[in-house]
Amino acid sequence: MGAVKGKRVPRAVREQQMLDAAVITFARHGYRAASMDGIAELAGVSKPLVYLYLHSKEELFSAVIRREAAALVAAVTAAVEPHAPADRQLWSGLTGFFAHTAAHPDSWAVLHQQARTQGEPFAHEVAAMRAGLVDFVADLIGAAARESECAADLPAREVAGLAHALVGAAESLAEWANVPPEGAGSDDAPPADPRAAAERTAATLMNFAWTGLHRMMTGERWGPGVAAESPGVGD
Amino acid sequence: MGAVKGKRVPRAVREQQMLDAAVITFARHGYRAASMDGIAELAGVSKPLVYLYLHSKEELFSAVIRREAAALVAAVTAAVEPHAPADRQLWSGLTGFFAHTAAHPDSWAVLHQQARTQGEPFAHEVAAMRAGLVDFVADLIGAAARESECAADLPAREVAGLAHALVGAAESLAEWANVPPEGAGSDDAPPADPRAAAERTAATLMNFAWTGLHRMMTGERWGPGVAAESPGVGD
Amino acid sequence: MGAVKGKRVPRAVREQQMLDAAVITFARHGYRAASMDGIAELAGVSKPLVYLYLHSKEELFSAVIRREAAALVAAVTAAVEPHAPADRQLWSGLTGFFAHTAAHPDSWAVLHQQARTQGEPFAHEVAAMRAGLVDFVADLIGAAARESECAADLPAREVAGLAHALVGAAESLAEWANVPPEGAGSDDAPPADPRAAAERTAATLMNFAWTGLHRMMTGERWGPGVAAESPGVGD
Amino acid sequence: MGAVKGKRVPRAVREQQMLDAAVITFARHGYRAASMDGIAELAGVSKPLVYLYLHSKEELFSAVIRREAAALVAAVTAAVEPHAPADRQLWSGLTGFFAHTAAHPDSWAVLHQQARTQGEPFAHEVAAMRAGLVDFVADLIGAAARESECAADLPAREVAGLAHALVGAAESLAEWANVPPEGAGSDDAPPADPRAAAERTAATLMNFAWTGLHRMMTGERWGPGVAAESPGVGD
DNA sequence: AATGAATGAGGCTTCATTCAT
DNA sequence: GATGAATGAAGCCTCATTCAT
Repeated sequence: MGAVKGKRVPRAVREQQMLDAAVITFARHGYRAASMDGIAELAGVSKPLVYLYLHSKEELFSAVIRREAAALVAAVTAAVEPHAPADRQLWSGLTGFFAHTAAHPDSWAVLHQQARTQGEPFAHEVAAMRAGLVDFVADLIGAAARESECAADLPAREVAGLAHALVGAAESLAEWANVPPEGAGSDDAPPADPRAAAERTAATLMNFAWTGLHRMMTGERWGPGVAAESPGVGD
Repeated sequence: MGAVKGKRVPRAVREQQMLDAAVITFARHGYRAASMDGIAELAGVSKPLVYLYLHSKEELFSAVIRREAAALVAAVTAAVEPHAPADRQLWSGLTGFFAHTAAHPDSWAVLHQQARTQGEPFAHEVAAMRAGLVDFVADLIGAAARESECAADLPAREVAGLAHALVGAAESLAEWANVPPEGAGSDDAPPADPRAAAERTAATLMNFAWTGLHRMMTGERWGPGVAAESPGVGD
Repeated sequence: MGAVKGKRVPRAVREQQMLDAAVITFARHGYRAASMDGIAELAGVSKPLVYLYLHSKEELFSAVIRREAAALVAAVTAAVEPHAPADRQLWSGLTGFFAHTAAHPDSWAVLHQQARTQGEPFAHEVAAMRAGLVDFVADLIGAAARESECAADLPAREVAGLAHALVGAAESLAEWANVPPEGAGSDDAPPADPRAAAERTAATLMNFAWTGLHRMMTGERWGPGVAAESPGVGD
Repeated sequence: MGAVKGKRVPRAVREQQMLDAAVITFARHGYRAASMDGIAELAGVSKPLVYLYLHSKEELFSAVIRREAAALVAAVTAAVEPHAPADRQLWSGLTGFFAHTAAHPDSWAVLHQQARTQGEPFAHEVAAMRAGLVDFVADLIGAAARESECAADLPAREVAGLAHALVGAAESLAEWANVPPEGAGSDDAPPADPRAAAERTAATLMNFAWTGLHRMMTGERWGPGVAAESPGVGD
């Protein structure tokens, strides 16, 4: 990793090096296919040291999940502007989310792809973090509904569904945004400004979802039969 | 599987039995953790027969992915109403999608969770199928834009982003919809009408996304700064 | 082992070969120090086959203990003369015991030395067998007491203690009898007649113990203080 | 152990602490399963210190064996009454033996169960100690024979066999006496007087063996065929 | 006098895969 | 068409042991 291979490193530092190596290895190979040998080698230490500090593959993976989940939540939390209107808060949080996932793709891959597909010890941990984000979004939707005059009556389960859809859309966009547009060569163009890219992706999602949410709050609904005379596409 | 253990079964049937067993096993344990022993046992045949017909674990997994991807695409394709307006087409396709994933959760788990997390031979195959769905959605968005009078100029990459967001939201909802609402007991309520549930989920997503898309096509945009005086939440 | 290294051997035969190899290896190295590699090699098979049939080191050791304990009990049981007087029955059983342990020293080492020193799954199994033998001896002592006219009243716990002492003495003699008398060269003398040796050892033990038992049944006791005027050695 | 974790302890004391910890650990887990980590932790010191003082696991085990063997021999030696008759000497030595093994069960377990089952460096050391005890017993038997008038002609090998049988019986009784009689609850009865228990066990053994020995010295023999008309049980 | 940091070696176990029938 | 018998390779984990301070 970054640090020199040198010896006699304090435990706290070594542990972080091991977790760094584990994030990369788990992200690229998956939990089962990743080997403790590979992780140790990438971390620049011997395998027994990994076991001395992290105890087992399972605990190592858990530690990785916890560290990366906490980092993601911290990034989103730090990005929201606390006193802005609800839509602006959502946008800034999404920007933090896209910026973090773009800056740490392996971390995101571990959380989103690997942890969720390995049975119960792990899926639960990342589900808890995700539930926190979904709740955060649901609260913002609720707040927006209250800010809006015509709020009325969004039932809780519908709000939850919307929040799930929005988070799912964000996750999908995060993956898509991390991939070069078309058939990009090895180093086609420098990533330009990652911050601006994150903001643009967040805006795309807000465009996609927010006005729809706003309509819903005013009581309008899309329906299969009413498409023709409603504010459907063809009007 | 269901068939009696009996012998002398024609090859085509045996292959389907093996693929059925493989879908279940891969879905529940993941590609690496699934064992050929387990699959053979679940299929009711001996391991050498699995190798005789499917050649290797890798080819078996590929065959599973291809069969299940084709089934999903077929379900969605069969569900769209060809001559309806674009929004109605999208809704009906989504309904087919949600109905199929709800009816075949293991199949969906293999495609969505397992295949995408196992390095290259497999991620590519499911990505191709997904790209097909995304293109289909993008085409509908484009069609809607053309149906709409004020269409103007949705740039291709923006359309692609929207399609990705919508597909991502659908995938997220598919997972969410397959889980009982809260703390459901063992056999709380019978699944009611699965078809109706799929239609409802599809409508939720249309509500969430479609009006936003419609706005975009008319040139309106959400923006971080304009929130206050725009059709933001608080107006 | 004895069998030709040849391949394609039926499972039952292979299992016995593996158990044979395991007896030797466990006897000479102990449970922990014995390696599954070594056992597999000695059995002339690959390690996975050992695991396929015996499942784990622990189960393998258990299987060894059960097989060898059953063989020992069978040898003793077959040796007793059912309708003889109690002392003669005991002598013939002891003869069977000494003959078996002399003929199968590794088997005896596994039971007596290794199984008893490895925590609970194993110690229990061999303790059960030993308890059976002790009970058998205790029954013979009881029978002898009943046969004797002056039997009176040997309390149960004392009988149990005597039986334990006798079995312990037999075990100790078994070990001792298997060792060449003094500094015997590699192949000093042919083992002579093993049957006769077992009978002689059994007679030694009977001499040592039986008359003492007889005295006890008549109510006589040795005591620390009465040594002088009792039938002690010095009279 | 008992000592406070404190630092700067003189070497001699530290070594005893380490040996104490090693006795316990080896007795409960066996030589191979005991880990130097566990011993060091139980001793309250770091592993390098154990190596500094005891050099290796092998030397540590040897040191344990030597210390515990010496302690057992010292206990037996101290217990014999030098100028008493041979039978009384034997009884008092046995009393010392049973008292020591009951008071230090881990020590006895290391000597009797563990050391003898770990190949050559160790089995030899404990065998030497045991040989000393056997010789001591053999000498007493010889002395008794000389004290007795009709001594005549006990051949050396027969004396050795008797001594072995007696020691084996004593060892077996030591194990048995350390176990609560039947299904004893957690704290059934306080151990009562351990000294008296040891004396009782010794008397049981003397009862069992001594009169037999006495008979032998007078030339009487038990034999398989003569059981009926001899001083057998049934007369 | 004492320890935190580190490792080479080896053991148990499992798996994908093939051969001979 | 189908299978019982068998294995090379590799992974997780632990341990006795040493070095630098």
